[in-house]
Amino acid sequence: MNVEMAARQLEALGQPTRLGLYRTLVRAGAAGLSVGALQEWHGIPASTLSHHLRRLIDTGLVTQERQATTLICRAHYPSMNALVGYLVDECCADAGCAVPSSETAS
Amino acid sequence: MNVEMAARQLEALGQPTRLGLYRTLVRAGAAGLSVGALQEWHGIPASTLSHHLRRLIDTGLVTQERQATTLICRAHYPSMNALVGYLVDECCADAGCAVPSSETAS
DNA sequence: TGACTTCTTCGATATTCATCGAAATAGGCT
DNA sequence: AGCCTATTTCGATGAATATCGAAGAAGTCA
Repeated sequence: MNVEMAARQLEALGQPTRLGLYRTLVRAGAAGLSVGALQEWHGIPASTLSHHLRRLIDTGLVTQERQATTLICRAHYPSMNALVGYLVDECCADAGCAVPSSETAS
Repeated sequence: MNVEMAARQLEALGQPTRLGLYRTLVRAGAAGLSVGALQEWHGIPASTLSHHLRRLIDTGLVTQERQATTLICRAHYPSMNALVGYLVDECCADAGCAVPSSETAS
């Protein structure tokens, strides 16, 4: 995980619609959700949805699997874990960021 | 922390220049860095830097403190912790995402 | 094959973003 | 006051983004 990749994933999640989609997929769990189900759930046009899903898939945050004519989408947890790990790592790298919630009493 | 705020912070970090700036500030630790130091370190025009810093400050990820004529910037760890907490929370909310630290052993 | 379902790609448009130099502001020193 | 340093705001421009309907693939089933 480098800065470029992390930025791409953060940007992908940094959009209310996409973050909402990802949230829905996470809550759907291992079963995942079809594109159509996501569309119905969020009430957005299919083309817009497809555009956003593409972004999430390109960054590895979401995976797709075909089941007959429907495409099942699933949140890809390892990617999210790597991203969170990167953020935490950066946050606690050199700084003594034990975060005792008492240091930054501004 | 709601979806809107999380998306705003993620979007702020989802830009290579800004993520790099934040990274630098995190590594600077509690001492922080002046805007001028950041400018010299990253080699970007002052106006561009100011624009990006504004974004980070507006989302609460970075704080500024005046010291004479210079402005000291510091990473605001609680904000990052809240953001990471939100992501982890969403990830582990309903899904059985226990993530026993054996899946992505970085 | 032909029809049907599901999803993506194709334009097209309005909005936002990143970038920069020049000018303006904030604060302090002599 | 006058000057100097440090930083922001202004104005402008090119690029990227979000959005949508219509048309095009991909796949399945009768």
